[in-house]
Parts: sequence; C-alpha cells; structure tokens
Amino acid sequence: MTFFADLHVHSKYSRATAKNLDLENLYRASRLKGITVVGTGDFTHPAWFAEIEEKLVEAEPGLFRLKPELEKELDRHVPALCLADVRFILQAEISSIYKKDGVVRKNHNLVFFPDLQSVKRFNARLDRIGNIESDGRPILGLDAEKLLEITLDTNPEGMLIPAHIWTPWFSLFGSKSGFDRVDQCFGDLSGHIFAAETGLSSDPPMNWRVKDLDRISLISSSDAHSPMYLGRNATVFHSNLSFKDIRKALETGDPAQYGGTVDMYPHQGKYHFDGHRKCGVCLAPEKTESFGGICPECGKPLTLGVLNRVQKLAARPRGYTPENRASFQSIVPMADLLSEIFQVGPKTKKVGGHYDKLLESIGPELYILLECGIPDIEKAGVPMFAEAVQRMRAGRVKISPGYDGEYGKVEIFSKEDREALKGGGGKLFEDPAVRKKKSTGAKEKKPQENKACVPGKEPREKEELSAGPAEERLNSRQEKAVAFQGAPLMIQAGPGTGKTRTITEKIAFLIREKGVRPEDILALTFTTKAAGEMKQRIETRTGKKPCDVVAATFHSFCLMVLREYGGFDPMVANEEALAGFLDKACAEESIKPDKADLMIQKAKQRLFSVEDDLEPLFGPDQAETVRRIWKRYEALLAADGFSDYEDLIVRTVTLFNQNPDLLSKAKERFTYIFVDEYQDINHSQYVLVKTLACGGERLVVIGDPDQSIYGFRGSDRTFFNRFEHDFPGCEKIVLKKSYRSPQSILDASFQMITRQNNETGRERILSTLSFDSRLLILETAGRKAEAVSVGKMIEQMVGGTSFLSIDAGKVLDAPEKEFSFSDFAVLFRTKRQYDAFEEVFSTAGIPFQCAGREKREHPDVAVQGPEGEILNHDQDFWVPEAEKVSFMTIHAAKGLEFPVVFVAGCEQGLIPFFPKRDEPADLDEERRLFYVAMTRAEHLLCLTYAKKRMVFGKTEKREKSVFLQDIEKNLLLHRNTEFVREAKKNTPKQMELF
DNA sequence: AGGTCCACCGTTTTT
DNA sequence: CGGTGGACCT
Repeated sequence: MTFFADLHVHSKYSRATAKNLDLENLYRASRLKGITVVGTGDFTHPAWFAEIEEKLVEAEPGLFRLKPELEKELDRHVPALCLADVRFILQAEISSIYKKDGVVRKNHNLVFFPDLQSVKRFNARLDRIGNIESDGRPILGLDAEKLLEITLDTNPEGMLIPAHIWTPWFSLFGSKSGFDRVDQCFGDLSGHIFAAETGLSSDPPMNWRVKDLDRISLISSSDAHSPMYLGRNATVFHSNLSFKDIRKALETGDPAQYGGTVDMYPHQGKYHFDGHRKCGVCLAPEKTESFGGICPECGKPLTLGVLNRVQKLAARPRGYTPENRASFQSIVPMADLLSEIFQVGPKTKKVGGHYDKLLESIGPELYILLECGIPDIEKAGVPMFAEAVQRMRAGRVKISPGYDGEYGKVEIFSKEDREALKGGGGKLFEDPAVRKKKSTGAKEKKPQENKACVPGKEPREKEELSAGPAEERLNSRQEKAVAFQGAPLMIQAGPGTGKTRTITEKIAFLIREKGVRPEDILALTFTTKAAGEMKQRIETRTGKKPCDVVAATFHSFCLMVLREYGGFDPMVANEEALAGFLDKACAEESIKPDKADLMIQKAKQRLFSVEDDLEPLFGPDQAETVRRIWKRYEALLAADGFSDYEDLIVRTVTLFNQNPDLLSKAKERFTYIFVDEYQDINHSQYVLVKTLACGGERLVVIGDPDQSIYGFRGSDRTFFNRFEHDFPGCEKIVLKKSYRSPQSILDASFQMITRQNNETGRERILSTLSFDSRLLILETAGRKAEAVSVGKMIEQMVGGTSFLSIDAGKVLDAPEKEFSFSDFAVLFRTKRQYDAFEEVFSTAGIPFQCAGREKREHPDVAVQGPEGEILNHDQDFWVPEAEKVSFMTIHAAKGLEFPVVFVAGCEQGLIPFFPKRDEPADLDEERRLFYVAMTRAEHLLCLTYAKKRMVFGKTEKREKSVFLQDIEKNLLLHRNTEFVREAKKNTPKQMELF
C-alpha cells in the first residue's frame, strides 16, 4: 500500500509545544492531514511514555494504534471522508551537545524502536547519562556516535535518523556546530545511518547536490510542535504497514518501497537564506559572499542559512538530479493557501472555517493538495482555492525566503491576479508572466561601507614575543625568567600569566641549552596532580619520555630521601588507620579526634616535638591535653610501624640536620630546585627547602601570594614575601601579562585584592586578550532563584546566541562565541551551596558534575565520563572533558580556568565566610579566595548573591559581599533576576528552533 | 544490644 | 533545617 508517514513529532512534554499535543490529538490531526503512520514523539519522557503504554496497543508488528475505545470516541469528531487508520511508530528526538575533535557539536537525532521493551531499556540507559525527565526532547552531553551505539545495542532493529540535518544550530551538517561529512559524526557506525531528515529549510533537490548523501534515503517530517502543523512535510511509502517494512524501505531506498517525500518549499523555512532578523537583512548566499559574511547593517557575522551551507558542502551544481532519485512533491500547507486567499492569518477563524469545509467535502489535506482532481476541488466552493492548488502543484508560487529564524512568506496571487479572479476572468491560467520566481530578499538593504567591516579589534598591546613556534613563544619577562642564572630566583606569577609554561620552559632550557642533566633537577609541588602535570609538560616540551626530572610532591620527595639516604622505608598509614589511632588516642579526652588531628599536624608542621613546650601553639589550657593525645597517637603509630604524612617531612629535616654528609650528598645531586606554588609552603617545608638550597644559586620558586588560600592547613604566605630576606641577592621577576582573562576582570580583581592592606603603587596585570567583558552582578531573591538564574543564563549561552549581546548594556565585547556545558563553572564557598543548584539543574536537564564531593550520595546523579559512559560510584571524580557544567568550591577551582565563571553566594557570611555569626576568621584569606574565584574566568564572570538565605534553619536577610564595594562601578553591570527573565523571553529561537 | 530523644553545631582539604 | 552523638531507656 501507499501511505504518508510523519516520523518526527513532539508531545506536550517538549519545550514550546502546544498543551493539547497528546496522543488523541495526534491521532485526530493525522486523520485530518491524511497521515497513516505518525511518530509518537518524545518516548524518552517518563510521563509521556506512561501515556503511550496506557493508550496504545500493537496493531501491526512494530506499529501501534490507539485503543479501540479511545478511537471510537474520537471518530465522532472527524469528518467522514477522513476516517482512515492511523498507526503510531515509537519515536523520540535526542539533543546532543558535546565536544568532538575539540569543537562543540550540537545535533538532534531521531530514534525509533519497534517495541515498548526496547524503549524502556533505552530510556533506562539515557536516564543514567542525563536528565530525561525535564523535557520531551532531552538534552544530553552524549556523542551522537555513542547515541547510535546505544540505540543499536538496545535493539539492532532500532533506527537512528539524523534530524533536520541542515539547520545551523543543531544538526549533523549545521554551519554552527555540525560536521562536513556523515562519517565525521558517526565514525565506524556510519553504515547504520541510512536515512536523514531534510528539515523544513531544505528539500531533496538541495540534498541531491551533496555526494555524501547519495546512499541515504531522505525523509521529510513536520517536527510538529502543535497538532495543526502535523504532516506539513511527510514521507511516502509503498510498503506494508510494519516497522520492519518501513525500516527496509528506508534502508534499501528501493523505489518500489520508499516513495520519496512531500516537502514545503524550503524557502518557507526559517533558515533558508542568510541574514540578520534584527537588522532586517536577508541575503542569498552569493550576496553574503560579496559582503564577506558580515552584516551590512550591524557589522557582525551574518547568520548563515541552509542554502549557504548546502552550497559549501555541495559537489554538484544547482539543479543536479541524480539517477534513480526518489520522487518528491512541493506543497504549501492548506492553511497557508487559505490565508493567502483571504488575506488573513493562517490561524484565524475564517481560514479554519474553510479548512473544515474542504475536509468535509473532499477528504484529508494531503489528498486535497496532491491528488484530488481540480474539478472536485472547485465543487467545494471555496473561492480561488482550486486555482491556488493548481498553481501550487505547478510550482507557480512566489516566496520571500526565510532567514535567521524568520519564516518565509508565500505569495500565490498578485494584486492584479486577485482583481482578475474576482472579476471572473479566466485568462490568468495561461498568463506566462506569472512564473515561479524567487525573490532575492524582500528587505535587502544597501550596505553601509563603514559599518560593513568591523573586524576584531587590535590587541590592546603589541606582544613582544621571541621567535619560534607559537607554543614556545615567551614574553620578555617570561624569557628573562627562563634565561636568568646566577642567584636564587623568585617568579611572582599572577593568575593566567603563564606560570607553568615559564617553569617548564626554564627546565627545558636548562636541559637543552645548559647541559643540565634532567635527573639533577628537582621540582617540588603540593599535589600529585601538579607533579604529574609538570612531568608531562616537560616531556612534551623536551620530547623525551619518560623524563628524568624529579617532579614530586614534598611528601613523595621526602619518602624518596628517607629510602635512598636514610636507609629506612616508612609506611604511611592510610586515612582509615590514622582515624582509628586518633580515636583511640582521644578516648576520655576533651579534644575530639579531628580537632586533635589538626593540632598534631600543626605542631609537626612547625617542627615541634612532643616533648617541646606546646603552650605557644595551643595555649596553657590545651597544651598538656594535646601532649597526652599526641604521645598516645605516636605510640599507636610506632606499634604498627606506621608514620603519618607530616612525619615524612619532619624526619627528612631531622635526617639532614643530623647527618651533614647526607645533606651534602643530596645538595650535590640536585643542582636545581624548583618549588611550585611557593605561597602555599608551610614551616617544615620551608625549612627543608632552605636546608637543601642554602648557599647556592640553584633555587627557583614560583607562585602568587594573592592566591594563598590554604592558611587553615598550615600554608604561610609570609615565606613568599620573605624570600628576598631569606636569600639575599636573589632575583625577583614579576609576570604581568595575563593570557587568560579580559582586562576588566583583571582590574576588578586587582582593585579588590589590593584593598587587603590598602596597598598602593602596585602594578596591575595587563590582559593580552583582544576583547573585554564587564562583570555581571546578579541579585536574586533566594538560593533557588540564584540557581535558576544561573541555569537560565547557561541555557541561553549554550543555545547559540549569547544572551550577552541581547542586553543593550552589553556585557561581553567579544566576537560571538559558542559555549558548551563544559565551558561553565559555578564556584561556591561551601559545598552546602551545591544542593540548590543540583536540584534546579537536574530539573532543568542541564548536565553538571561536582568536584570533590565526598560523603554525599546522589544515586540519581550519574557520574559520567567524556564518552558518556558510567567510568564508577565509589569515587567521586570530576572529569574536565565531560560535557557538563562544573560545580566546585573555590579551593578546588584553584589552578583551573573556565570560559564562563559564576561565583555563587557573593554575600556577607559566605564570601567572606563567617564561621560564627558576625565576623570572618581571616578576612584577608577570604579576600584571596575571592580573588582566586574571580580570576578563573576567561570570557565572562558573573557574581551572584541572594537577598535572603536560610542560615541554620532561619531565613536571613543578606547583604552583598563587601568585596564588591572595592570594585569600581564602571566595571560592573548590576542586574536582578528580572534581567534573566527578559533575556530569556527575547531569545526563544535557539533552544527551540521550530 | 538496640532504639529514641534531645542538644548541639554548622568552612575550605592535600599528602 | 538536618545530621551527629551522647544520654538514657527498654
């Protein structure tokens, strides 16, 4: 049999869809339109799937029908001539946003299954990857290739069809974030892609020009967001009614089974031509070329349409027709024809009335438009309608093309036609003047030359760079730091100034130019991660792997020394064992284990022994208690032959003190000692460094005292400031160029941080970036509102156009940038703040990951790696490449950078944090924390705060952070929640294209 | 031993 | 508000 199918629709659970988009109305609309097989849409949505299970029953293999009792009820409201069978096919659309080959990709794919069980399994798998509840068309950070793999894995009979493959924002071939070829997207699985959806803005002849699509069957569907749009595009089948037969028809492309498509004129689609909706500029691709892709009105890049993109990928000329091509027919939806005839909107009562009348007297819409004889149409008595259908079938329609989200406009009758037809003249049928004509743009405007070319602004300052490949280039200060020799060196490296690069370059320089043996270089760090990264970068830079430079944490270095020089092999007790010892040691004492732990560590860090006078550290009240606990703790450790971490450093220092020979040996061995993050050094580590480096010129320390945020665990930045005193004759180099943040962010953070001691005369860091952005300050009602606002901003920015350019105040003075979820970080002072955000983001379907969240169980938040796999639940980990928004504490964010940074809770009590009620413990460290937070941003920094917040069970009024008062007003853009709402209202098009 | 009630407290975190 | 832990009870 021959039938029409509409294989891409949505339900009421998708964004921006009609509330009445339920199975009953899909059924009814299918009958009115003449569609036999209709997609269910949205089967991933739990509520919608429940409706599917409840209301549908299998009719033919893999196809479903409404339960008879429901059909019966509905039959009464359908014209007699439209009473035909309707079958549902299980269908959903998945929106994938992910990075591939370093580029953000966004595409939509249709997934079909022949049975409910498969859908259940499929949904269960997606549920672990992202939030499928929040929208009928879920947004997942899932690679399309992976999605295809999951589909086939769930049921090899299932099919995945890339949706509206040409739309700029979300599609396989989209100009904004798509691919050039099918195999770039689907890799080895490309063979399983045997069909693709043309979308409203392209039709088969456009697709025929692209060689990559030769083996692919084109389908056309409505992507209906309301029942009335159903069937505006459709696919024709000459097959049996079953899932298998439909699949086979598409897979083989056999003209005996697959009958091609019915398409609206692509010019009617929203993205056919190029242009700017706001500027009223609509251009054919050739014209766009002549303007260099720049809008002649506003000077920004034009939104390129589908035709443009097709031409870019097309190997064949316009009008190329392959052999054995499937047939296709162009239509104008009946409501549009009637709207044109009566010169009223397509949704008006008048159009509706005539529409109903036509269906009642002739039959379903597709039959009227495509098959019914003209005389029969005339009999229905709708004036001019038969003529309109005839012209449409002959292609005699004029359409102003759609562009940049604006639908194209259909014109069938000119003013003169209208007059003539009203006058009853029949001449028009032969009028050769009315041929198919395409406008080159209804509102095309003349270019304004001075505006037309606004390329990127000149960089703020010309970089003095040394020669060599880009990654090796250093600015003059960095170069000086690399080449400097002859005295201890301190490099002060503010945020984004290329600290690690300078240090690795210097090490590479010593090895390459100065003949220093790699194994004679010691690089000390505070974390294993930092040590690993350092090692890796040296390997990359020197091209030698493995690298023999001793890049190690303080603790692992000490362990090495104790083994190699001290002749003993300490065993460090694990966390569990240590906790056990502490528990025992604290039994019957007034100090709790975790407090005692901190105290003992503190004493060891200060190189106190258990016999020393502890009063200077803990006061007269607690000194003796601590001593008792400490003694017991040491005994317990010794009994099992354990050490704790601090012991490693203490013993190493002691070893060197007591054995000058060993010390000389160690000094001889390491001709160079590098210390990274020197501002985080504590007393015992400082003594160790000084012991090893004393008397030589071999020491290089690097760090930034403004980023010292670990005072609570012993770090003491005064060692950094004392360096010149400790190592007389040393050289100090300050790096002053930031490669990370825009100037306003640097200035704002500078103004804030220099207030710590009312500093004056310090030089600010200069940005090397060619754009700038003001800081957005967002005031929200409460913690939920704060999370919602941030979520909405992220949605808008991921959606395509930055919401930033919408606001007249303009936050970001930068070229349009594409953001993906991994580009965002939300930073918090406390982990407690995660809660509201997790809840809101889960509901909104925005993927996120929390860094360093411990002792929290969130089985509903699956931990997912970059491949969309579930990698395990035991250890909570944060994957930088995962396509997710990062939630982290400011502490955890140190050393990282993100295109867009939100700092949540910029209010008194959180930033600065008040441990008690009224006063912060260490205002300066809180200030430095905020400094670290602010300077993570590469493009945009948004500081949010809540006007009220629940604190210890009571809702409190909150004031914005005092730190914000230290920033000049002109760098800031203050907004409240309303702003987010407004911005959202103005940009519905990106996330909901159709 | 296991359960219930009430008082209390509430940051940041590496080795 | 919400989790923990000590005190006290069954």
